[in-house]
Amino acid sequence: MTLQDVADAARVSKATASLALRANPRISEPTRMRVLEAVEALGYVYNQRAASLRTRRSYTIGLIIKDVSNPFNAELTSGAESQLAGKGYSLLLGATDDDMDKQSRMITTMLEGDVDGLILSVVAGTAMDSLRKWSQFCPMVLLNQYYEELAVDCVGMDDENGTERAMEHLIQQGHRRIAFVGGYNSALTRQRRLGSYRDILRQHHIKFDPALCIASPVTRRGGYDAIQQLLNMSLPPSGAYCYSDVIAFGVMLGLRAAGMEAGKDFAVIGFDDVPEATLWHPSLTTVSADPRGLGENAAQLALRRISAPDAPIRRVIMPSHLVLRDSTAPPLGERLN
Amino acid sequence: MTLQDVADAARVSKATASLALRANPRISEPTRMRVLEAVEALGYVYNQRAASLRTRRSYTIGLIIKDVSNPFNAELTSGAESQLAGKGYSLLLGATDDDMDKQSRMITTMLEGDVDGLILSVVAGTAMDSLRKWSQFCPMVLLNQYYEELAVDCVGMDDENGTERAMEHLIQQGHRRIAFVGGYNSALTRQRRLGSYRDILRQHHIKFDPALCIASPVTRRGGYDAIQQLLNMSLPPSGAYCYSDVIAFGVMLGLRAAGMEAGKDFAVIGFDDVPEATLWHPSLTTVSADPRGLGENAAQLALRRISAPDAPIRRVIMPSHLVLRDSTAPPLGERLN
DNA sequence: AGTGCCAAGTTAACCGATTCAACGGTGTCC
DNA sequence: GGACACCGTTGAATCGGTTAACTTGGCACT
Repeated sequence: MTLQDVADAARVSKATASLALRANPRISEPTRMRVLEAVEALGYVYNQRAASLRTRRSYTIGLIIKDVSNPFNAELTSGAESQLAGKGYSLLLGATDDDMDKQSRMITTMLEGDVDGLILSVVAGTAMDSLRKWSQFCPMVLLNQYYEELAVDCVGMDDENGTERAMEHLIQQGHRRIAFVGGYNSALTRQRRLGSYRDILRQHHIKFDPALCIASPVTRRGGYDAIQQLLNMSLPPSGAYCYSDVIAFGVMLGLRAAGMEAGKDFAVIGFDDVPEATLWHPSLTTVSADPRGLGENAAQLALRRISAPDAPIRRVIMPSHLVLRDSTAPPLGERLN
Repeated sequence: MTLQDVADAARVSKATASLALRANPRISEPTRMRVLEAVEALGYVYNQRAASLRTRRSYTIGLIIKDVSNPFNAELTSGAESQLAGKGYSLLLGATDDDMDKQSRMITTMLEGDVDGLILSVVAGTAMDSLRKWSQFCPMVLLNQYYEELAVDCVGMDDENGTERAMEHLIQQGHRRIAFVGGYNSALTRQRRLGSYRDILRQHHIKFDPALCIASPVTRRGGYDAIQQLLNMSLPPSGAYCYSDVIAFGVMLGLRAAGMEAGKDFAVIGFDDVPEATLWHPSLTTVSADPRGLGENAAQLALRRISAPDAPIRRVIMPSHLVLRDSTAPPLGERLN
């Protein structure tokens, strides 16, 4: 079934059929109806790929994240998808598992698939040159990553402000030994948060203790294992600022496995504010970063650059703020006073 | 940059360049090298879409699920993706949010995008005619759904056996009032599990109480709300068989919010065995259904049908078994004896 | 020398849409 | 009545690859 068949059935030319389908005003209403009826009768399915050859528009955007199972990414994906679907675009999804080779292969596949744009959560340690190269082939939006030297749009969250709010809260509650849990330091995002973490400690004249910084995979399991390690220290922390909600959930589970309870025996703060955060018991105090909004913004930036390739570079920083819930409390010692 | 440019640079014809890129033995090694060098020098990117016009292969498979944020689906997606990527296919992902219109639009988009196959987790209440129509346009694999009248491959889990194991376990522990929590009954999967649930009750001469069956969205929130409702009954249940792990997590959170603890004051069993299930405290007793394997199988079935359109229909039922962990315990009254 | 064959490459049609220049027909205006 | 604008439609080129069929030169064998 091709457009030619439809045209034949409607007794018009292929060109007319094409214009009719796209409601071009130059085609008269009766003719258009004939074409539409033929489409219906034949069960014709439009071939977007064939069209894209000519129009140079594939109406497909690639989204490359590290891990589908992190609810943060699930939300982000869902946000991007909803924006794109509304504009007639579809999403080609890829997960890299934070593996550089996989990322390379995936991007190549997507470029070959002729995506109109690429939204990319860069795997840590990716060479700037690779990014520059890829960004030449199609509009690219970077997630949570920002390179001064690279002229691409990006959208991220306000790591500094979020970290500041979270740490101030813990310190105000009286915590002095505060762990920084989760993520790998090759991620720029983590470097920024860790940097702010150290800044705040310094401002409050608290000595930075590297033993309190635990790197881990960004999974519940990662947080679970990290807190075990922390609790086994001779001088364990009384609270933890976690790299992400997923980590925080793991920490809370780990605490419980050790017979402790977040918000009672230990303070836990996350980052992201995924929907699940309100549901936990205790509910999770966390830095709200609106993952959905992040996805929406990324999609919009991509669409904007597709329609206006020469628009000025935009770097969107989503505001972040602390959402106080029940997983934080003053340290035990403090409360005994 | 097109293949023509590459051919010009390598001083061969377009055809030769095409063949060389695909390592056709009719092209001599020196010539092939010239072409490869030209590709490198020009930064040529292969255009899969253009090729697919002729080859009638897009090397793209559509996966349509209801909800990205359910870890079951995340695992399933990841399983499918890994199978496909290995064979040079990429995944076009869509989420329907269990909305029929969205499902329709999404499938249309995918068919227009000329996917080679479709893996579909059908939205409840979808008309058989629609499915039949869609399945005419490209190979289709149904997830957890099975229609006698429809000649399509499908892959599901053994709902009956899983339910049986779970219920037998609860009954053996002494539970008599066992809730069935979560999901909407329009889903075939739920109907099957609910059917088995009733069968087992009957076999054990336990009266079926419809008030103990709570329908809900398949989210943590769904389980959370449902258990509240159950605990407020005049004669509340002592245990719950949950439609999925996500529901079970919600139930456990709801229990805790009510000052109760799964595995102590209440028995909870889930279905799926997502990675998170081992991590919870108490860890979740659940019917293991290998979501990754489900995704892998679905992808394999799709690929198989693409390469052998006339192969006999296959309906794969993944075995399920009960994984005993800590969220189940005899009812309180029982233990007092 | 003539024949057959092979290896290596080229030509041109083709996939299914879009798009632009051109076309015939009709109505308008001077 | 002829020039002109306008309208709806169409033929043909085009997008970037693939592939069947054909060409060409070289070598071997008789």
